[in-house]
Amino acid sequence: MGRHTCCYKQKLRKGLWSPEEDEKLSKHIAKYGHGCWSSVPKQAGLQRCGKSCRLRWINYLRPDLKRGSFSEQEENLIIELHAVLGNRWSQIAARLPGRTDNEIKNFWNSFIKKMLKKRGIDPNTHKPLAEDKVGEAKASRTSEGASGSVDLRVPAAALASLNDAARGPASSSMPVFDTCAVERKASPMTKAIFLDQFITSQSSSDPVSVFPLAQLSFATDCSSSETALAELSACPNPLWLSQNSRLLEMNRDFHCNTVSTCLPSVPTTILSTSMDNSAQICAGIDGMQYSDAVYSGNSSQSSMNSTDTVEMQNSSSFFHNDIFLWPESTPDKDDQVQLEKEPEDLKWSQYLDGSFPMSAATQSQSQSQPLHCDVKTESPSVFSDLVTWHQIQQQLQSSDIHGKDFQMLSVGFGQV
DNA sequence: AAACGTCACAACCGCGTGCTT
DNA sequence: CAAGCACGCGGTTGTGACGTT
Repeated sequence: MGRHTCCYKQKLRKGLWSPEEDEKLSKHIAKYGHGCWSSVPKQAGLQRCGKSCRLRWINYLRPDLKRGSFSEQEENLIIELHAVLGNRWSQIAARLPGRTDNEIKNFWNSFIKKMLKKRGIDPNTHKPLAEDKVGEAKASRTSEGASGSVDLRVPAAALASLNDAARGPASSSMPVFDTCAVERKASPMTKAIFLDQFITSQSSSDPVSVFPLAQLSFATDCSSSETALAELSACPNPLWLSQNSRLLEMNRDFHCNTVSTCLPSVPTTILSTSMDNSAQICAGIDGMQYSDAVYSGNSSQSSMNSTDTVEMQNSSSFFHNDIFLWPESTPDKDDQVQLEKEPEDLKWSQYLDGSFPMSAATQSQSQSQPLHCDVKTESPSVFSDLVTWHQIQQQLQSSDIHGKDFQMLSVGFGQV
């Protein structure tokens, strides 16, 4: 299933496009639009498959394409976005007007090769080219962080780009992403990561400020984690995430050798805060700081089952797995129905572009405004009464974060 | 000048997913 | 509900330009 029919067809031209073919395709699309790509080659008089026509148009003929090499700004942005998004080239390309995913992908591949070679790493084997190079690389890494950790901070430019995309012009004063410092307490042998404090704010009326909701700190082993574990034990619903993203039940699955992230039960007032605040979940991996999801909500009502557990996701997952979608806060039957109707795997781009679909109720409430409008402080928000722990739990458990969405966290654990 | 290697870029391929029937 | 179709995405390959030996 899914195989493009044209893939089976013979006698179609392949390889480089001639200027004549380009002209035919350009004229046809300029006149009629592409419509159904499979019908384009026939209508345009081309001996190509629709897929090939689409690629040619998107990657080369589109009039809004930028030509030429990447600017330094673009290069930096790509690098930084790649740190956030991984190999999601289309998502990265969406942040670079006039650039295609293919172009960026090619650039990255060549860039990565250069970088690896520059650092004495064989781009094919990913092993050091020579021992002396290894020493250099180690020294380089050590110099990057006080404790030899890998710098996983989400660069400011990437954050700015994501912020811009998420907030839009209408609410430019509302920070959507931010970093939070993570106190490093652990050796590289960190086995448990836990939340050691929550800082909540219900009173801030400053829409600009982002207050940290949680701060992760680390323990090197069980014995040194006593304080943390004591805190965890005080939490009714400690939540653990194994390195492979498997949901762990604290009392059953936790082992000191499991690199886990703990998210103690969160007071519902944290999960649903007033729209004048933006709540931020900060999570740090191995002493690094990186940005995590930010969401906003209203604290007027919420509930949480004491037995609920939730996977703590990496920032992208937590951000783009529907947290913004829940229109109601009370997990009653109606909400169940509502939740079931909601799309579950919305794409990054939809969030970043503020174009993700909302429920009918939400849409009516927000008058179909995009995300950046929704987070405006002066308007009734889509996030009002939006989030409950129960809903988070349902959504997250129903979401598949075992794949690419887990990439950032995996990176955080250091080339898992 | 020819052979070879490297690089950048264009294009292809296979797969996943959503929509339609 | 299953099958087929179309599209989009990411990985891979092909190709031409350029540099080096």
